[in-house]
Amino acid sequence: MTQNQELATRFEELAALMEIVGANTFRVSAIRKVARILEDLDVDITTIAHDTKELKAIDGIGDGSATKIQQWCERGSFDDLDQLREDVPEGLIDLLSISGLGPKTVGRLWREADVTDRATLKAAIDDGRLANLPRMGAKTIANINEALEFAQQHADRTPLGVAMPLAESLVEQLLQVKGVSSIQYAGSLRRGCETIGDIDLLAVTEHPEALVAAFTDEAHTLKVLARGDTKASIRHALGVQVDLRIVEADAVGGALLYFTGSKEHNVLLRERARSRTTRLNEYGLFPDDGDDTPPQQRGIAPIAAATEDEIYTALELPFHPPELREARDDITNEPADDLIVRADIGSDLHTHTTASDGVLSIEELVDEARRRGYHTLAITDHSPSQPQANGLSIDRLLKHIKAIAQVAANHQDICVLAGTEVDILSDGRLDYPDDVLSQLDLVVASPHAALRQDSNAATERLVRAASHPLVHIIGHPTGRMIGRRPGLEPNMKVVAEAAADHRTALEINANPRRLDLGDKHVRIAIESGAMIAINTDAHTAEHFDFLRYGILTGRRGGLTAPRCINTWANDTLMDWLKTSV
DNA sequence: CTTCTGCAGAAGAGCGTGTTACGACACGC
Repeated sequence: MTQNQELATRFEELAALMEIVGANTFRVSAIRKVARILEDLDVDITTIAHDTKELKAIDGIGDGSATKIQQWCERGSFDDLDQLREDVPEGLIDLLSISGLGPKTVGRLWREADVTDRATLKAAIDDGRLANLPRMGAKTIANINEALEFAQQHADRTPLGVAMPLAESLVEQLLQVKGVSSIQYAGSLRRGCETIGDIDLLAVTEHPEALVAAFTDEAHTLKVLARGDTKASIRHALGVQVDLRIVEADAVGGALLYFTGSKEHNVLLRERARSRTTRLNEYGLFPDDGDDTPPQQRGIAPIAAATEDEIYTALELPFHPPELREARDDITNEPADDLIVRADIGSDLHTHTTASDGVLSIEELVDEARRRGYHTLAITDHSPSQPQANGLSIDRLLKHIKAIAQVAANHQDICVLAGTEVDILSDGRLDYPDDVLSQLDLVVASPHAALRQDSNAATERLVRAASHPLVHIIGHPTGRMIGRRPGLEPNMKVVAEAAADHRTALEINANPRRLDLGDKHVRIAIESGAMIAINTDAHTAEHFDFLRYGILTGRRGGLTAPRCINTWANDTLMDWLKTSV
């Protein structure tokens, strides 16, 4: 973990502990805000911590947080955190992640029933201690018990690659229900986050009862959590919670905006609304007449509600695509208007055949690429250091180049490039000699082993590879696997600057288990002037469809079409391949 | 805890749903 992330985690921990002991909610959210700032900060916090003025110049960091940051940099912890860690059992923080348990309840369970972690919670349920507490009825206890069991069996977040196909199939099924005129997913899924907490579906229908019934009866429903007139929630067999909200057609924009989030973006929008004597809620933007009763309940007509665009316009803000609603920039900043879209992509430059560990032949890969309308496809099998992936020896590679050339000769409508995914060894050297690499049209260089080396070594390793004159693309630069391993933690700014200097592209590997570069790295890479590639690393035909995840990640990082080499026409691409330095 | 307006003190997003006890509270987004 980088220093900034490490410290951000400490601030998150502090916020959770403060909540449990019942601190003022605004103090808690101020601490959470600092955690977010630290995560997004593009300079190493330890390098500026000594300068109190510079720290406090960051919006959201004041006296209190500056002191905490400085203490942490000096001794790896800070007073307020130490004190709360002493007072509060650490297992309680974990309980907050269990659905239905919030800070108030967890605090009570601890003070009134000696609950300190999952095990003691389970014991307190089983021996009936919980039932003795006020406001702990049979239903509440049963819900906690089920949520606890569910949490033991499932990860608390679902990978994008699982959630999106599931959401799409639910949308398709529910569209068949009589009376449904529209249904779409919102939430972190629509924003293209790499993992999803739960799936939010937003529907317009003439028969809400029928839709709620169809939704809660869905064959893969494990449990119905809520079932109202306008809202229902289920736990799906795949381990995800799915929420359905039914809204009026003329308020879809307000609802979509609200349920898409992020929460922080919503707060900014609502603050903006308030500063203009209006109020924004999930029913739209309303005039603020000082009456506390929600305006839609008093028959007040909204200023804007039907579309998101209308609401942004009424707030005199630029439209923000869902992927850019993370509150990372000033909300009045105009997002790029040429943010990359799927239709921009004309090539896939990282794919595998049966020669290494893919399941398709060269010809079959070409068919898949043609079907998607690509003008260029690069075949990039593994190098010898990946014996488990059947990496190609030099001899096999040379023969493979000829085989690729033969297939290429049979296709006039697509340019098929002979390439490699050559291993970046732990010291930054490559797994093939230069005289072999120089015979290839395209070289993707990727780290596969030694993914736990320290940050400095990782930076040097990637800089060396990015600076190699024969390397065109650094494939999945960190080697991370989401939810499984963190991968390399290089100083991405330094790597990206080297890549920019040598006109080497950094890949967004679109495999949803990787998404590597991740959105934050994409942003750093772009700010450093590096070019980006979006490749699927396809090993099967279905993998070509991973492209969408790569696009979402690119958009979250602010990637515009011209910056992405896969949007270039074939001749531009070929010029670049030949003149890389 | 931080920011902002005015230098000390206020303000900080807003709502539906479920549970429990019939108005209040906690939760989650």
